[in-house]
Amino acid sequence: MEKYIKELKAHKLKITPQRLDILSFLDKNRIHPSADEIYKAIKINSPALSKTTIYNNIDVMVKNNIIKSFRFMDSNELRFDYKTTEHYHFICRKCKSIYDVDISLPYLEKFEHYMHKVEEFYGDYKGVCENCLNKKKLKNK
Amino acid sequence: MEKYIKELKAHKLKITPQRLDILSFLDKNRIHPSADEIYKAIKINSPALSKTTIYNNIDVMVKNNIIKSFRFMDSNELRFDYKTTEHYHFICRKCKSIYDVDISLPYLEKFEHYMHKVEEFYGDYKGVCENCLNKKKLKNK
DNA sequence: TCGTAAATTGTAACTATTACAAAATAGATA
DNA sequence: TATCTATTTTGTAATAGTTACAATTTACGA
Repeated sequence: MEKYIKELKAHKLKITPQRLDILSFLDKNRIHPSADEIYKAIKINSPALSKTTIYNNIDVMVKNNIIKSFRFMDSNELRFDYKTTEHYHFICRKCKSIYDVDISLPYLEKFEHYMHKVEEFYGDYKGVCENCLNKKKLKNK
Repeated sequence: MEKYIKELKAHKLKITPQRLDILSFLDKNRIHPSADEIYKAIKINSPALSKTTIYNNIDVMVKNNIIKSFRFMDSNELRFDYKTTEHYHFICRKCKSIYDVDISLPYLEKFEHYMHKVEEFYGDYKGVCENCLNKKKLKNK
């Protein structure tokens, strides 16, 4: 908990139970949750929680680079990650698993050729994951 | 126009003026428009057009791979492209220009290492584009 | 402990999209 | 070519995700 307080203080943000709940939830549940999922999870133990609080805080924490927001290419809801290194997501269309794919540096280098200065990037990939591919192979035997 | 008719027929879709309008607009305006932008543009010459028609047809054409849909990482609206090769987008945070970045093959190869079968991919990049970087250099001189 | 700026809450509004039913139409068939 | 029917179009209403706003509460520096 101390770690989240430090993080908030470093950005001159007030320490509120709601903010600590959100940070703790995101840190302990690396499941790329939506705002609604965060809301529902925290509301269980803090029934007075308002959804606006979730949105407000998510917003301020994203702006302060404490957490990251992104969306999957075929979804209309934002999703959130506790501060992580840059990565892509691979989504299996069969089992819906989400794999984090660390892919940062080589891609950024590639972009230098375009002479644009890349500051942020985001990507996601869809297909069939290793597990599902193997299941299919077994069936075919 | 003949080309759009062929395209629709190839997928056993009925030829309607609305569909031809959408295809023609997307083909001639490579501006990654949103559903609303497509709607407004076509409605000028076809005032009876309904927004539902846009959504219905966009949907059916995406499913038939006639057009592509995607969204920018920080936007909540879908955007559409006339059939193109796979590419990423680079968005300049200063001038808001969108650059198409052809980046397909090397990345897919890279993914083979993960043993997942990649079928679709999507990515976008944000930063400062070449033009805006050059402008800044001139100013500093 | 107090005062104030900031945070929280609940409600209402807004935007993008989807659901649905009635009317219109494309295009196959006679 | 006229007719028939499944498909498409339209308009309206509903929904999901998010944002705006005003009243109340709270964090925290003085």
